[in-house]
Amino acid sequence: MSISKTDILSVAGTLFSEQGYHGTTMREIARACDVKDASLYSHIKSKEEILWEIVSRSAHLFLAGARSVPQSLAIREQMKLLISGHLEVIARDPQYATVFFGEWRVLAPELRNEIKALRDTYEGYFQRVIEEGVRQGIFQVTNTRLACLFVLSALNWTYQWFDPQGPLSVEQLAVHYATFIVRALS
Amino acid sequence: MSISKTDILSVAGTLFSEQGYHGTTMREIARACDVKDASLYSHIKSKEEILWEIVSRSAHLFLAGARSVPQSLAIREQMKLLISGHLEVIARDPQYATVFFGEWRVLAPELRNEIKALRDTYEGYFQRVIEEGVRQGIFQVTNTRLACLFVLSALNWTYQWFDPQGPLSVEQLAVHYATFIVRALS
DNA sequence: CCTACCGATCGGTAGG
DNA sequence: CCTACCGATCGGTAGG
Repeated sequence: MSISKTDILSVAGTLFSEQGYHGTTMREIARACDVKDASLYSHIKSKEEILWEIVSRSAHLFLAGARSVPQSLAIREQMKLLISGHLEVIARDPQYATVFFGEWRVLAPELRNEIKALRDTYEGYFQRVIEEGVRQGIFQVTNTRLACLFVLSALNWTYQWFDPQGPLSVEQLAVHYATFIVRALS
Repeated sequence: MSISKTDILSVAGTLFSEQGYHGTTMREIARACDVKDASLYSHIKSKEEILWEIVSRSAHLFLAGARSVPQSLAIREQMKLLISGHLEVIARDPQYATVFFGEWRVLAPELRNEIKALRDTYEGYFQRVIEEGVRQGIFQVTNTRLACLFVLSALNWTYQWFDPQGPLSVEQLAVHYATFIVRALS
């Protein structure tokens, strides 16, 4: 039986999310893939490459969600779509989201900076919607940067407790979150 | 020159917060304490004990903050004090808060469960204030558990970005956060 | 994808 | 608090 790079990322994502990057060994990943540890290296060149693939893919998923929000929509609708998009990325692959939020700092400086840049771009989408909302008188916020961090804080931490298999669906979660956040900003 | 257990916790807290528990070695901690690595073991019995001390102390600081809120106050005031108390614990020792939020899962099952119990007790304070607020008609929330998680999410993630040395003081942050949260629940 | 292997480093101990 | 040391394990490579 043969494995693929995707298999390795999936298995490693689960282990990293449970034990952390440094708390997981290549031997554990290999065992969970049902191959010998040396065999992993025909698919990836290092342990860090696995982390990089997981983290950068997550970052791009978040960005793709934000980019897909039509700027033609009303501000409140744009905010709702940013919120549901964010929560859906987390809910679709909670293990990857956990690795993304919890382990991206482990990356070497250069790679870490690439992730930071993606994150800053992503935050810009939230920031601009909030600023435009203030301009239109829809939101009442004195410090838009702080409001943006408040919103993203409430969203990011969900990876710690939200269970897509639980009684509450992502869609329901998104509706509740949108209500809270739109109220908080109004 | 002699070191104390407190010195070790402080140094380890900084290193753990920067590199993670598994990403930090006893040799690094010893070096930063300016002693040989074997010398650490006359103050602590294992690496995990260091983590336990940091994490459990943090947990108790959060709890102490919540317990100090007088139940005689108006609900809105109780919520504001819970918020400022939480943010002050994070701001007073950001490294410890980072280790607390980021590394408590690394603890052995029994210790981890002790931390979980403290966290559940802590969350109960927020939950009860929200429920009482709904009962009094001050808050309009259909799912109090979710509202509680929303509030704690917004609060917890602040350890990732708030810098007590920055332009915004903890007190100012707390005022903004209280405004957002009270609005979100109303 | 496997067998065999390696230098480096890990957390921790003995004994003073 | 130090010197000296240890078994175990780490990420990774050679060569097939």
